[in-house]
Amino acid sequence: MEQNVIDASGLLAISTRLQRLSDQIRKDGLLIYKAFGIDFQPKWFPVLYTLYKKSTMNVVSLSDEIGYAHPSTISLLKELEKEKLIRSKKDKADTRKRLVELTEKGTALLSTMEPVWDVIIKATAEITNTQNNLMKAINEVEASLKEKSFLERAEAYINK
Amino acid sequence: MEQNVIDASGLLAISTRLQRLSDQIRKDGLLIYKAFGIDFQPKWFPVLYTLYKKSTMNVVSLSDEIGYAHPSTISLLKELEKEKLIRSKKDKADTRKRLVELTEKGTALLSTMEPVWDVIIKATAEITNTQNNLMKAINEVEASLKEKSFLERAEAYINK
DNA sequence: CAAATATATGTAGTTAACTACATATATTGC
DNA sequence: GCAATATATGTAGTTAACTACATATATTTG
Repeated sequence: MEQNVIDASGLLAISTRLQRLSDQIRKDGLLIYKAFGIDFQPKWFPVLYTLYKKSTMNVVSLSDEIGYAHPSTISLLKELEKEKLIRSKKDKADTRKRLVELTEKGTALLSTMEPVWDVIIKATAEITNTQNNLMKAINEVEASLKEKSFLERAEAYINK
Repeated sequence: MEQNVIDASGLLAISTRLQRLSDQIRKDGLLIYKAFGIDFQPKWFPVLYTLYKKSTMNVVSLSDEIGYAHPSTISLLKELEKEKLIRSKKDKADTRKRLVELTEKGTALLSTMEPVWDVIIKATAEITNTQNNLMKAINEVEASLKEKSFLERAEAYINK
């Protein structure tokens, strides 16, 4: 979206540009893994990474952790199970729960990915450590939204 | 996504948080229009706003302007045509082109929306003018990506 | 000036998220 | 301790973007 749109409709414009930036970064991430000869689907990453760190989780906790609705997680888990990267078992203490974990194949994949993360972190830092640091800016905006929502702020202007 | 995920996988984490922030902002935008008694679908905004500013455009230029693939634009245009908010005619100079414009109803809708933009801009400024200004950060990151891509930067670390 | 290429629009099918609903098990509180 | 409520998982269907392909018209080039 071009400059004049941004000016007059800041809200949507920010949203659109954030989205685009996010897409760009995601695509580049995939390319980096490819450059290392690691072929995997980026959409798997949040689940795999979380299981790598936490060993075992049930579906809802995993969904909360990665920030997806649980049906999305379930469908990712189905794929990952087909790929034999994860497996699941019943929680004996609470039989409603399905505990998910990486298989040996899954752990092995994540081990080959681990060295790439350092490169990614460095390149990310390089790009985002500009005068107005993007990560900090996001943190600050999230904090200011938590303090007082967009709608509340807008309403303050309306009632004037 | 939580802190430990962010630390180790900065790239995806930023992407996810940008996406979430973007969603949040979009949803709030809808609520503000609702507070003004204007009922419309936010996904229509980019097309309507662009046509409001530029009067008449063909499908591909419009798509480029709003940053969507053209089939997405076409499907939005279909909806908007059904709502009688836009109409289209053939370009006489180049009959391949379909020129799209707002109807009177469309122009009227955008006129009622215009006063809201000011409120949105002010509230957006309030939220994003923190120590690390989000808009400026986005601009800077976009500029630094343009100068040297993520992949190139990452490759510099790989070849060491 | 006709053949090859490029551009504009449109259709079909895919994808990856979502919400709403259904069911099973656990927990809470009268 | 059982009825009501809450939680965990799963399924079905929707949505809004996408890519790949098809066709029509314009433009370029040998």
